[in-house]
Amino acid sequence: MKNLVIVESPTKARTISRFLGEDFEVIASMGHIYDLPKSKLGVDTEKDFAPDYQLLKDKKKTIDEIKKVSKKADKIIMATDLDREGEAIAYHIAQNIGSKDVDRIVFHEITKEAIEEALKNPKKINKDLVDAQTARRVLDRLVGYKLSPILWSKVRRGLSAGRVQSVALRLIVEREREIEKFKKSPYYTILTTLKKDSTETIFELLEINKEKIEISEELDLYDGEYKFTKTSIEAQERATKIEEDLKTKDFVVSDVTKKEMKRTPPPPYTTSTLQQDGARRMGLSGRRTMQLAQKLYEEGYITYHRTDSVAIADSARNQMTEYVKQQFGDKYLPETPRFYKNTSKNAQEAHEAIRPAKVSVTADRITKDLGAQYGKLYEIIWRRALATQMADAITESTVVMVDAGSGAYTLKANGSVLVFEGFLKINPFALEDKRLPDFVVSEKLNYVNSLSEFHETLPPPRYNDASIIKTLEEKGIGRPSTYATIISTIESRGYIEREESRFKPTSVGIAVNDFLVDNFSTVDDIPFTAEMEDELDQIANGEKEWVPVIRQFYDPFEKILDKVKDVKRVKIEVEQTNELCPECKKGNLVVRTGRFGKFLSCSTFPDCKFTKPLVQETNLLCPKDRGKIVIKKTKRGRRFYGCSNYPKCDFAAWKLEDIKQAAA
DNA sequence: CAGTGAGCGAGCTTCCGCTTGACTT
Repeated sequence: MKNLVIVESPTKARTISRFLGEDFEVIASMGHIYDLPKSKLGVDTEKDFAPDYQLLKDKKKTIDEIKKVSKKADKIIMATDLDREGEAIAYHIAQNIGSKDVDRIVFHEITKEAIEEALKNPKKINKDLVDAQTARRVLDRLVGYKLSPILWSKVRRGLSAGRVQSVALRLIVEREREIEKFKKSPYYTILTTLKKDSTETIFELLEINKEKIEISEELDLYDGEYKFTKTSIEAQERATKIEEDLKTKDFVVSDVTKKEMKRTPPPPYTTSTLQQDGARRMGLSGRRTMQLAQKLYEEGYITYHRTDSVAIADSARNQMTEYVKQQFGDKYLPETPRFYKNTSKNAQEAHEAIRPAKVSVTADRITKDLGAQYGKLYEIIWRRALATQMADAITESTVVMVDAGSGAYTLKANGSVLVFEGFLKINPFALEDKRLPDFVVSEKLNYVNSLSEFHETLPPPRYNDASIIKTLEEKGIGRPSTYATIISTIESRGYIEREESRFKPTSVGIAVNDFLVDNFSTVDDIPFTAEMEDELDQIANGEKEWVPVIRQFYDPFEKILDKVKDVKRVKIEVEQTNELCPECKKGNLVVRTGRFGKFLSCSTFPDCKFTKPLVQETNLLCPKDRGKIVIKKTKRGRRFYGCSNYPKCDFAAWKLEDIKQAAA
């Protein structure tokens, strides 16, 4: 007799199977097996929001196999992830195979010890946690399937809204508005070069008559809490005058402060931070990063790649400590092993952090095995993880203050020298040594020159893959398995466009957002998500029932839905061109967006029905009639190349090489 | 692999979160 163990992923199944041996058969469910029907609401709002869960078509084979094995099995053990989605998967499977008496085990890391320990303390499925998942699913369906049809009738067919995507869109639109209303303001900094013996050092002007010039612009660290304090040197005239005045002063060192600073390694990667660095350091989209990581995971090179945990398994920590000791020596070990705690909201920590499965496997091997891009991604994972078990870096920073003209001006220079590299040995940051001469208090320095530099305050930057994912995670919107798809969704709906890999809302995106904010501000915001998450936790803890929670949301929501039916249709702004319509010669051509992307049409539509495709040209010529080759998209969104003289010429190809070949 | 927008009003679009594999680049 065997025991049947059920998990989500086939890779997890393989690993666990190795640990457990002959008496256990491990089967993967491949994620959820039940879901609401796609073609209708599937929630009975009249009958306590009863969900119409159905077996997913592609799960039929899997569930048949589970059923078959379960009949002969001694015990059925659910070992799905320990969060609410995992609990629901376990519950749905138990329900489907008609087995009430199943064991439930949970573990935080996939190691032999952790699983054996869990097997000793089997529990039952936690219905409260399952209820929390039901509430989450029903809520998302109600919001998505009630709001989207309103957009079809008030804005345009095929559009969508949802608890997560609409908040993401709102962030992007609101950032654009901040940028639009931002007023640049000019300011000047004054740099003075002074000489000690033959060494020159650049000092920055800090105070005038002991009053501080405030310049604080931390745009690189922008996180929605953007702050800017104006400097007192705004006019060029004044800057030039100060610059001149400095020439006549005596310069005396007034203070020298030295401080040792520690720098600790950042925590190991989660899905969110990996995607951020994939974008920042390799220029990858969230989607691409996940594709590469999936392969690394399947090949057994890294731990699970959809996680919000920064925890590291004890065995892995020991392995890394041993590796650091051997490769770099005891000096590079931290005083005590490092443990990391989650800081992000709503972390459910069903898995470990993303780390190499074996620290002894280096990036070279991955590059040989899978290719350079895989090798590079593995390398940043490896470095980040290993660095967590290395010593702090130590720098000595020096601040030197100089007095000019007995209190008229105060100047400052900073220096920093790396004393001990520690973890930076393998996880280097841009950290430049800036060594200052050994200044002594009250020594005199010689004037070399003084220069004022012009600056302008900058608006906050548009979001990119990295910063939007970071923001979403911080606000508790979306899950590791969905960060990449959130962006794909709002992009494929035509709500946002990429401009130099940063997100800019389109006219449709702005229209949809404003419509939702104006009419559904109670759903389309971050406090709603946060409150709902708290309530879901209360359901999971058994403090609340799920149906009243949903009802409390739905009743007022339904009233708003009803009221909005009378709101008038939203007009989307169209982009004008200078081209006169070649057919009626009355209107100009405008850029409209249809089902297949952008196209040009006459502004007098429906009087004139002229249309013309808006296409991106290539520098190739059509092999048939020498027309220009342009880039087009199929109905399914696939890219292909066609002749600009279509429909007169019907030449088309999938690849650029095919055209070159056809030409030759 | 070749069309789009408005409205007429057939039948259709749509959510979030869990997972891989079958497609293609």
